[in-house]
Amino acid sequence: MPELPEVEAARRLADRVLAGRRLERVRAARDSLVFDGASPRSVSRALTGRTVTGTDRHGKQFWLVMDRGPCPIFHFGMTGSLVLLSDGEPSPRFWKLELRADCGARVAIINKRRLGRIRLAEDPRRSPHLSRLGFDPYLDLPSPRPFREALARRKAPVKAVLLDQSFAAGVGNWIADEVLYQAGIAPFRRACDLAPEEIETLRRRLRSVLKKAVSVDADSDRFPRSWLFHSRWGRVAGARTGRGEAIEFLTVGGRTTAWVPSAQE
DNA sequence: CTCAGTGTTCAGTG
DNA sequence: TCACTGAACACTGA
Repeated sequence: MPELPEVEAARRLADRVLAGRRLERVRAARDSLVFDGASPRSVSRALTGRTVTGTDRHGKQFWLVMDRGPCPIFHFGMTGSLVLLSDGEPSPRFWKLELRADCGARVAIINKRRLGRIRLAEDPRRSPHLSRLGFDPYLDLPSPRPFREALARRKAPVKAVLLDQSFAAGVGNWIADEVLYQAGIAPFRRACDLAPEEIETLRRRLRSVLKKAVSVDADSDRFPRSWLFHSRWGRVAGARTGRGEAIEFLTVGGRTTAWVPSAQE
């Protein structure tokens, strides 16, 4: 589930539970892939006893801001999430990092397929994995002109550009498909060929889809029934939207792409 | 058994 | 050097 809205929901949960709290106990799993080479002991030692002063996010990366020392930066990959643990509950399956705050609250980062990463950085925004990201479309959506100009420079399919994290950080596969569907733009069209009005519609849909998804804590059951989201999964032949429109599947930008030919051109 | 998959990175190409 | 593409990565579940 981890695109911008899901990550923002995780950040808010972490903020609610951990902000202002001292980390009393920190356990890191033995997983040098997810920890990018760092040992469980070094991670635990760097965080134990520190106080979480806040949280922050850019695109699909979020982190805990610490009173001193390095901040843990989380990236969920395809299958990561943050879960709240109740008192005495055993560590969940696929847990990678477990934090217990001084108030007793427990939180775990889990990751089933290990494509996510947990890294430590003194200054997250300057760390190499964040410094190359483009604008965060929820926090800092460019105004119409710079947005249009940025797209006009790109020859790749518009969907591939939306997925490019150095363009817009946080847009993933379902958001790109959703926004293009709602904007009435076919995913394979080159970004530089779009008309100015199409680009502005795209920009507005990007804003509204993110705003709505974040406002319901990324709980997809609460996404509007009109969204393509509800019928795009599984690559089912003959799939239709809630409005009865036929859905087609293609590969664009290396990803499975759901689109509605009768509504997108 | 095979394959797709909500993500990123890196090698190869033009 | 740049923009872009496609494969690789890891592993579960259909």
